[in-house]
Amino acid sequence: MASTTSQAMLNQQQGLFENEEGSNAQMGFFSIPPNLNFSSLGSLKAFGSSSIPSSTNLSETLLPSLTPLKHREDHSITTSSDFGGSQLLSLQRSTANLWAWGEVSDDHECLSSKRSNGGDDRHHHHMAVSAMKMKKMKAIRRKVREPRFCFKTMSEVDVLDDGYKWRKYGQKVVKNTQHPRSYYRCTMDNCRVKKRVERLAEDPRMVITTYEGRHVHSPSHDLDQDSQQASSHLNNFFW
DNA sequence: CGAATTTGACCTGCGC
DNA sequence: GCGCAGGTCAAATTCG
Repeated sequence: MASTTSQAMLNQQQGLFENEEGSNAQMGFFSIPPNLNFSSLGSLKAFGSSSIPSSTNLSETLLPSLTPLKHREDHSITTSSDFGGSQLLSLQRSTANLWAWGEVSDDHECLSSKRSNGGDDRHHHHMAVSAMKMKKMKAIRRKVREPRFCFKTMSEVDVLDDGYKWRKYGQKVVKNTQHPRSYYRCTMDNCRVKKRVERLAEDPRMVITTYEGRHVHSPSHDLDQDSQQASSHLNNFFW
């Protein structure tokens, strides 16, 4: 059962994202082809809700910013063969390594095994969106959420270098998962962006990264120029 | 020695 | 109202 769910997740190429007005706003809808790359993702914001051409090429300038931290040190990247997969490659040279989707409901995580779900109905997520939204609309919103965006990557390391500096402030074991979820905050003053990092229960090779909020500054300056440029592309994609 | 991480306690929201 | 689970805090510990 777990494997079917996992497969459903891996095959999923559609998602919803929250637009810039935050949780009160309507959700845009997009579809992401399997060989999507970040250069096209960068234009997602401009497109709004539209499909992304499937014949896109790898962005060499952006990907270094997503290289796992420990891999950046010696530039030696483990390929997907370590995982026995042929489609999903390392981050530095990845092709179909990223999916992106947004929060689809005000109070539910894009990929959390919240409450009694146990993760079993995750692949029914989008079908449940309408019902969930209707349910939530009945409730009074208690607080305004920061815009959020999450994506998953196949990576051996949990923390991907996105160009910003993060400080870990918590870790929690989530129910029905064997891997803890880590909580990070941007170290920059006045920047309240947070991110969560967890591994997919059905496929521990997949790292789920959820960003919440917007950076009020540029990526960290200790990056080389290419990485900075790449990070700004990534930033454009998110916000 | 300062910064970053760890980790148990505490807080909050939600379902029953 | 209670219990559960996720999220955050902050003191202790580790690291560079």
